Amino acid sequence: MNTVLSVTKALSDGNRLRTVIALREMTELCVCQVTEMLGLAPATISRHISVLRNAGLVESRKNGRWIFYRLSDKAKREPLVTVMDWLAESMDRSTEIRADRKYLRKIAGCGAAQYCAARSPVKGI
Amino acid sequence: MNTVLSVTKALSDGNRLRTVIALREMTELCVCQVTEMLGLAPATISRHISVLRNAGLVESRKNGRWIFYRLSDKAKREPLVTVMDWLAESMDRSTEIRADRKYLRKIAGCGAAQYCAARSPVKGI
DNA sequence: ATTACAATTCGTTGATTTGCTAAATATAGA
DNA sequence: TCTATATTTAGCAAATCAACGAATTGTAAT
Repeated sequence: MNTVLSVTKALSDGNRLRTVIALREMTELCVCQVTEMLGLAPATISRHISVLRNAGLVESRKNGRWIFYRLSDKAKREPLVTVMDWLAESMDRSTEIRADRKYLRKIAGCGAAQYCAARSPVKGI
Repeated sequence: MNTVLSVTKALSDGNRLRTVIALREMTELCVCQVTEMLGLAPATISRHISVLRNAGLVESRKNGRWIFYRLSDKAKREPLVTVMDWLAESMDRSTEIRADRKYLRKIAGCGAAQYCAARSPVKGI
């Protein structure tokens, strides 16, 4: 039961829901982008993401100073994908999600790399 | 978003998960049966059930002194049913759920009515 | 080396949640 | 009416959770 519970608990917070939806739509985001989107302290985001990771919902890829997160294979596999679909459909018209979408287009128009690259001159991203 | 959040929050507690699974399998249960199953105070069960009701996951039917709860039409309708299926499948082999199932067969072998009827001589249930 | 930045961990605070008991409400039988 | 039972509500203590700032780690450019 704890496996299921870790997933439902991970999805029982508004900021984590927004993060999951954003990852569904943007494929990949780094912590600083999620931080921007939610407007919370980096430490808070880090904690939220670790909850998602412990539930097996997200995976990470390290590149330079940044860590990029994406929905895990598990999250994209049946039957969990049905839960994600339900989430996405149910929140599609939500005010927060629409705002997030708009904001993300601005800071991650062409994928996560651009935003981070624009902020700091790290090469080879 | 709040609608979705109320559902994920409702499902983010172990005792409420057990209740939902039990309702899925037994069709209908009264508060005292859930109380027996979870081994908690009636007041606690009442609150848990009200969380499920506020999330729109359960509906009630009053009969005599008892209030019978069942999964709501909403919970049994797509796309929410996919979430319920995921829940049920994922927890199918869980120790708690197996124990609950066994216990429920004892106290609700032939539906909720029998158990309550056996405990008290209320007629016409 | 030093500086700058991304991310995490730790410790604290305030809010929420879970559980309880006690009291209130409702219903049915004696 | 009086009593017993089922359920809910209210109020309280303990546990959990979400947020923050400070300190730490890791990486890359200077």
